[in-house]
Amino acid sequence: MDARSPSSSRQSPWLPFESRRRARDEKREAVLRTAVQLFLEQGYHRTTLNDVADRLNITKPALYNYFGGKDEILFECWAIGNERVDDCINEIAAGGGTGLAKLRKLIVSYAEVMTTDYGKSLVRFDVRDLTEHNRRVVNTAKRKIDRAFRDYIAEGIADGTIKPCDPKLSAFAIAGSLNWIGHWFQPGGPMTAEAIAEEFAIRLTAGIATTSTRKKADKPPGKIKTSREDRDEHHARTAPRAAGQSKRTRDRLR
Amino acid sequence: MDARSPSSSRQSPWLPFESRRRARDEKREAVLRTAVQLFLEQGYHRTTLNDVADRLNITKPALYNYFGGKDEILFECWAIGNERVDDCINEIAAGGGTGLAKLRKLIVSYAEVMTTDYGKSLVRFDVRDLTEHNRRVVNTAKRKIDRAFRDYIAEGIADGTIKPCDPKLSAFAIAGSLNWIGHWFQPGGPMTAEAIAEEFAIRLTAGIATTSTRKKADKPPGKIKTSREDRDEHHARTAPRAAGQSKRTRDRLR
DNA sequence: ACTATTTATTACCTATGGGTAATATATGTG
DNA sequence: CACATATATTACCCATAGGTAATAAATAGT
Repeated sequence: MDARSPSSSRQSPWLPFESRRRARDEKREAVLRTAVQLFLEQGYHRTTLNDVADRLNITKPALYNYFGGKDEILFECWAIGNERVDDCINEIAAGGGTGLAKLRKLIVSYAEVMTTDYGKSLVRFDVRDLTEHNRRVVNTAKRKIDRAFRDYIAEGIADGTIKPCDPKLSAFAIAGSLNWIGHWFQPGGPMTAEAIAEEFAIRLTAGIATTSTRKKADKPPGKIKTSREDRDEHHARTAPRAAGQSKRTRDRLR
Repeated sequence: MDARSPSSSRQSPWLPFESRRRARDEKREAVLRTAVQLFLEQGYHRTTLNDVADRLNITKPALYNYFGGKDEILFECWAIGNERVDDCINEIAAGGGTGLAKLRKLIVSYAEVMTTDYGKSLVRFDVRDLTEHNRRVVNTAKRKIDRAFRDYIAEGIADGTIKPCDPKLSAFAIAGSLNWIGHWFQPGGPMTAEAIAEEFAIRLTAGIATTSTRKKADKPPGKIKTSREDRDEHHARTAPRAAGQSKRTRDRLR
């Protein structure tokens, strides 16, 4: 759709040196999309802002129209991934179900997020590259996720769907398996993200569930999420910024 | 033992600027011990060679008497951790037992290594910081570890101690949980490394073992390792170098 | 004690890359 | 069309940190 310019290279809204329109947010997102790819490919420290700019057909200083610095770009990438996980947690919390059912939903959602670029950000990026402030934001968010796992396990133990166990340790074990997905998963492999997510939901709870195994009381007719329409990329978010905005240049604009 | 010098600061063989003797290898190891600590504390890229040297009461160029460069230090740290895991794998391979028993032994050993500094190196350091050559060495070693997990699972399925499942995916799930230990474990917590290792060995196999749960046919009287005498630090290794030796200065010496 | 070798130190060099200033080019508005 | 605004570009700056050269201080051997 939208066959406009003579140049054919997709992916960058800045066509080699011609028509440049499109909204600001769309460009912001293009920067993040490119940045997260490069950060994952080469690692944050080995990726220069010139690398990012080059791949977008612009120059380094242009990036500063959208971000205050390299670390802020890193933070925003992380923020998108976190937002996705956070949405899942909130949806699960809103819906009902047993502790085990909620835990499985969380595993499925979290596993799927882990197979996306922004999801990988959550486990492949180093918090210590962020500013003091953003680091705190990240740590708070991580605690929330950890809390969700532990709470659902505790709920499951309380309602009898999960065998008595140490919620903390079990949460670590489960989260570890899921986080690891962010390190090995590559689209195009033998299994789809959804298949892996489903499989993990069963496997990771097989040891602690009271109801022996395989599909049971989870998935009540009105399914909660699972489908996920906006596959990867794009995410709207025009207003909900305001979180990052670290140090440096930020006053001279606006 | 060995109350010699007036200065009391332990940890560094280079006492503030006085008696300097001791063998070369002991100093080499002191460098690695300090480096791995700093790399874990601050991250590889945020740690400068001056940081390492300072903590040892020496200056940066002195490090080059023992290592060819920063990345070589990183590699050696990794190598020590890998050596420990490799020893475990070889011992397990030498001993007998069912597939499940071997898998559990591997989980226990691997988990324990993951709680040490050098063990953490295996999962916290980025392979891309190494030279092409060393990167290949690391990748080969990682494949061997992955192989061990998969093979024992496959053996277990064959001998009936493990339920039919996809060895690859199960290995990823288990390894993920274990690798995650390297990210959250801190000595001094409520659980000891050994307790965590034992717990994980049970938990991570509970879902796939055929023999319902809890201790069973594992641990045949003649126990294999588990005790581990040389707790942390030190590791002898005087000869078995020769692996690293990347690019740069290496000719001018010797 | 004299010499050779090892192992430090001081003083540099230099590439890299994040960030900035000054300026140009679109874009859109009255 | 002129003017304001947003958004690029070119040309810099400069701190950092890995690495090296020249040299001094230990240590060992004879």
